[in-house]
Amino acid sequence: MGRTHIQSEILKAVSQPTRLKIVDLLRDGERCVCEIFPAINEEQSNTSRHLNLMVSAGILSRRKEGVKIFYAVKYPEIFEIVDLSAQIMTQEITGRHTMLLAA
Amino acid sequence: MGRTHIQSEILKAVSQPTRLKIVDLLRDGERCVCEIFPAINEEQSNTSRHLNLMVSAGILSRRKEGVKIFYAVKYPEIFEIVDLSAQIMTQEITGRHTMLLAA
DNA sequence: CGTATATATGATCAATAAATCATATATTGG
DNA sequence: CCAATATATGATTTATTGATCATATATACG
Repeated sequence: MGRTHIQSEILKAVSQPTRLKIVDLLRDGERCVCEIFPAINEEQSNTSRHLNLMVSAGILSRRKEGVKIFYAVKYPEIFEIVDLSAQIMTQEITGRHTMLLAA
Repeated sequence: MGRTHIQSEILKAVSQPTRLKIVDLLRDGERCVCEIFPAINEEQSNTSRHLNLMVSAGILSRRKEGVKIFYAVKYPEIFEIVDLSAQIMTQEITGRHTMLLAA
């Protein structure tokens, strides 16, 4: 495994619809699974797996408090990545780039 | 398909080892397939598919010049995303975050 | 201690993605 | 027009991913 594989793992961990929703939800701080899965309308089981995947990729932290487990985004850079992808999406949709090419 | 699906498609398009290598190669401008696939040590066929995938996702442009086809990264934000993931990787490897937690 | 609540995980299935080989298509130069 | 070069694509195989159901584990509370 090289440098690109680790980078790939980090990026893949954010690049999935359900996980993007989770990350968005975690923008204003940590949340427990019991709050997350109803908020994003996914199964508890499935949500748990996605959370674990992101912890394994190193982008989420987990904190135990009684019976609840709280997850949080470890690096602010994750939010920046999501924001940048949103910017690209907007530019693609408004057709800014294609317009320039057609002009 | 919602907002997250488009964002997911854009991010997934960068989040794969071979494609990360291609994007890195395109940092200093457009390249044709014949330059790309030997540089990243992949099959022509496979490289072509990855390039097409990124064009479909909207992050690469293609320009035809004679028999050659040149590809380029359409949005500088793509490089920023890759750079941010590299920063996260570095922090993870140097254990900056885990150290703080253990302290 | 037994019950309720929160979370994780094994097993399974379906869907998606990646790689490969062979071949098709297109463009240029002789 | 033919050969060479560049790129794309169909068909196939293998690997990875995501979802689901049932169940296990762990903690707290009455």
